[in-house]
Amino acid sequence: MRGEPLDAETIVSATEELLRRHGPNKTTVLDVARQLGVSHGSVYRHFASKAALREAVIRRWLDQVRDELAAAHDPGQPPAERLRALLTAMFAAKWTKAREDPELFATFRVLAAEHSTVSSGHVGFLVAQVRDIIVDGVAGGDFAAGEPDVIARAVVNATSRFHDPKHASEWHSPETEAESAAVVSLVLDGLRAR
Amino acid sequence: MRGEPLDAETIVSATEELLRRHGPNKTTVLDVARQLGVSHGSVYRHFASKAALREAVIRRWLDQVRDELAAAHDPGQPPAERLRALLTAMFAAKWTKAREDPELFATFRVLAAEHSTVSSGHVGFLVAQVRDIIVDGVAGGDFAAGEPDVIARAVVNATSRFHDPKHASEWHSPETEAESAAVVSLVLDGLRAR
DNA sequence: TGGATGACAACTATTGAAATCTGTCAGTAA
DNA sequence: TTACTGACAGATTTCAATAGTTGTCATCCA
Repeated sequence: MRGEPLDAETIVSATEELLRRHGPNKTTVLDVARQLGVSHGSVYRHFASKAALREAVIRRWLDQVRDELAAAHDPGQPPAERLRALLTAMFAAKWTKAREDPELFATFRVLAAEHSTVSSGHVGFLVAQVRDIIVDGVAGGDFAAGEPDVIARAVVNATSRFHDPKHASEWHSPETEAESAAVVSLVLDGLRAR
Repeated sequence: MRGEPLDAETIVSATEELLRRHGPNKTTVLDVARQLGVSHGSVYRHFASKAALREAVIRRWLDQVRDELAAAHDPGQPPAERLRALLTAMFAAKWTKAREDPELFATFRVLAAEHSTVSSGHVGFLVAQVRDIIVDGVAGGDFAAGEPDVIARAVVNATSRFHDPKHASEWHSPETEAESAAVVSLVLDGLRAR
């Protein structure tokens, strides 16, 4: 019926567009199909459910955040500075998304509450990044020894207020940046070898 | 009309009872008045609005948490142990309330979102408690020097995941206790003089 | 034959009218 | 005078009927 072949990527893009414009409650599978000029049955050929479609949007969005974090990575720096940079970059990425894409961010929060798999996978990636830096830091004598996995998770938990979407409403406050810096410094002091 | 005089305390107790039994959405001022055998106009003699009444319930409830924390206070211990005890006691108090009084806790979350005054007052009290211990610790050479207010707030922020009602849904997880202990240890290491 | 369609049942959201609630206040009664 | 009442207007909630959505699948067609 149409020239271009309908693929998953096209559907995800159209869905993201609609989510951004109309928000999660006003974006139906029927809307997505209309936007693409196909029947909604065709969308279900590519995604098993509405939830799966939304999940695909969120997943792509989180992958983008992940790539931004990877880009902020500078192996030349000492571990403490690398960790500070990683955490700061993550906060900035989340804060920016929450400010600039509020509709998509709302969708993310809804979905993160429903299917915790996607977001816990994201947290897992983050913990792994932190863990790698801690392992390096311990090996180089910069950080005190300990269980890297436990400590990495403690670092992520201690900074929840600045990256967990549950706290998004607090990120507008002008003190947020200073408070996050204070927590990061406290955490880094806690990691350092004595 | 009735033997006993109607006072604010009696109204708050009746309201708390109904909130606990029926939850925040099903508890009206009319219900409270009915429970007390008075007209709802009498309730408005003591509280300017439904919101003010709810606030009074929450306030009394938070005061109770505050007293529990004060009771857990042992000046004989070293500052690090006092801080650990304070934080642990606060986590336990919140977790218990969330588990045993889910209806009231839901009310608290609703109200904390509406009027942030009450809960930020509570956080302020908590920051002050932490600050006092830090000042003692710095004076005694146990903790590294720094701005006590900034550091105290950082400690409270770093432990948000374990005391902020926004995270209540995560407190059911069996790992919560171990994770909170890891964060507290990390924070205490960050405070210690080197 | 693989991709797309649209009718369909089951479920969820929207709507608007009726019921209930909030907050006020003139009036009652002790 | 003081605590309380109950009628009231305006706001909110409830409920049932209606409309729209989700997900399936027999059918179509290039």
